[in-house]
Amino acid sequence: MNDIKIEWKNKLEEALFSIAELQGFDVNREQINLIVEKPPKPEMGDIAFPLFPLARLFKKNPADIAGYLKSFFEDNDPEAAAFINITGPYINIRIDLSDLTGKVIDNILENENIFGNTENFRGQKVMVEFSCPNTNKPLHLGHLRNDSIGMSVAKIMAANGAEVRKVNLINDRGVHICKSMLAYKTFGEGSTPESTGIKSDHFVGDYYVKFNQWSKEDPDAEAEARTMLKDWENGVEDIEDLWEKMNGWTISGIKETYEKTGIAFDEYYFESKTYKEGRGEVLKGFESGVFYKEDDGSIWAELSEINLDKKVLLRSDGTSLYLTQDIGTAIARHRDWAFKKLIYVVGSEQQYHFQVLFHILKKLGFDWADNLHHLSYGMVNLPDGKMKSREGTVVDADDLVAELTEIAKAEITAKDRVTLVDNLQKTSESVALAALNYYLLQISPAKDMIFDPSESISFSGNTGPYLQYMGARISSMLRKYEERKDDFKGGKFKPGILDLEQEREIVKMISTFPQIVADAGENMNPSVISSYLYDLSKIFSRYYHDIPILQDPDKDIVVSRIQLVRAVLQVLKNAFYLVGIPFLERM
RNA sequence: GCGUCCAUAGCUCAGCUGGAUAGAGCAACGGCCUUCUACGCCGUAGGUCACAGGUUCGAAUCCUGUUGGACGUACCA
Repeated sequence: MNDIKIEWKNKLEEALFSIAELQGFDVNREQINLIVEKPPKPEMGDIAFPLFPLARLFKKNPADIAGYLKSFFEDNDPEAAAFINITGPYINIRIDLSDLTGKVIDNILENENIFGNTENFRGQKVMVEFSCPNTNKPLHLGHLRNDSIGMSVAKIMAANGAEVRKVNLINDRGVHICKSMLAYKTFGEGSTPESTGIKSDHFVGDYYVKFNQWSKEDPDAEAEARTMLKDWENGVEDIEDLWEKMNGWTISGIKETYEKTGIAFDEYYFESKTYKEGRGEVLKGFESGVFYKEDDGSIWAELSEINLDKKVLLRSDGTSLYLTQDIGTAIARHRDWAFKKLIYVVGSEQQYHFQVLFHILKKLGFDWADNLHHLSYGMVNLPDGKMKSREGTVVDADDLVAELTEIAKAEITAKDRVTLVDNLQKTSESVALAALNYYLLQISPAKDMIFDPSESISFSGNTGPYLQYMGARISSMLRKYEERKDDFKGGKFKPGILDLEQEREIVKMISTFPQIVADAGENMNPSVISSYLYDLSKIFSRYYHDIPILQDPDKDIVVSRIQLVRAVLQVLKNAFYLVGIPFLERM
């Protein structure tokens, strides 16, 4: 498709140049550069070239130029002229798709699940950091958005040829961790997740909420938490033990949630092990004069050159900060695995942090600092305001998935498809995941989103389950085709007969999938894939509805359409994978 | 104050590297199941693309300003 566009672009430009010469205009070949567009309606053609920019060059109105061009082709290349349609100032080309149709379908069916992959980031090491939960509470909807984006971006980069490493930095130290520990110590009375039957991360999270209730009534609570932090850092043994235990509970609970939502990492880092990193680098930077020291001994970075305030890197007592750690971990990671690009999937509230981090790494002389990228995404809000885990007004990840699963179950049961799907629980979970991931990835990462628990995630219309449903209907059709295979014996795949307007649209659409993958990769934006999926399903749904494929008396037509349908299914599957929609044969 | 991001239909969102009448879904209303899965398909209605300038043959899209909102901003993570 792309080749054909360029071919036509050149052909038209050459013709325009000849016309200019004939008419005695002083025009260079280089000045003639057409813009390639897509006509707004398929029946107008497949490729459009607006002629407005040439108006000045030719001192003619664009519609007249179009007229010249048409007659030029009629005189010199009547074969080509047959493809040209003039609509006012536009030249529209309706291409012969029969050649493309065969090639595209063969290409898709041969390459199967690697169709769409590109070489754009071939061999490049790309590290993606995402999720990064605290170990004082379970995951909530905000994490789910982070996880969806991170997972999808990692897959998209890999599909573009990159060697990807997904990393998770567990935030397992700090006062907030002490808060749930302290509340447990005070109110827990030795209960455990096992003894109470509560999922282990929720068990810990409940004490975090409890702490915040407690600290509202008792102002000493906060001070006690700080004391605990100090004791912990000084290695007081029973605190260490308590931390080991509770931290383990949270992490195993969170890992269960990852498992359920299809999230996985190549490597876990733990802040409790990395928090000292960076100190040495900062001191080195101070010695070489990149940073400076205040009278109280704290070390600072001057940032006025990028129009920001100065920033502290080591406290006056010599301890490190969040930023210091991040400097250290970035350097350590590059040393261990020399990435070409490091993508941090982190909320937009940390925009400033990353701006500073990247700048400081550059100042320290690391040339790879130019390839660090903060993939910032907006907050998830509820209709009545923000989610606050301290107050317990969050949409819990496990609860949400469970609720969606129940809705899916009810739906399948109501539609009388329980026997069809053979595993009700598993199928329902897949539908829930599709709904969730598609919902989260449809929205451009940069935007804040409002989540209305009662109506945000629906299963009909522009949703994940709609896409899955399309896949299931296609699968069903293909099963029927196999069952009745003898009826179609002797039918031949003839791409040329797939010339319905709808078929032309579908072929064009599936042929562009690699460009979509490339686009999503360049912009690190999964929503490119989700919109594509919806567009493709929408076109195909209509085709499916209008054309009863297996009913056609002509065997060649049936066989050819089935090939097209197979190709569409393959593209759907490949795109599903990139945005975390499980493919279902039956639903 | 400064910095970053955002503003499109009643609601939730696409479209933004400039091009032909601004698109979906939900909600509302009306059609379509003896035919490959109706979680579907078709149609009706719904818009000052926040506002004002500018650039351009052409602006939702680029630039400037204004308004409104979110987030951040010197020893939390």
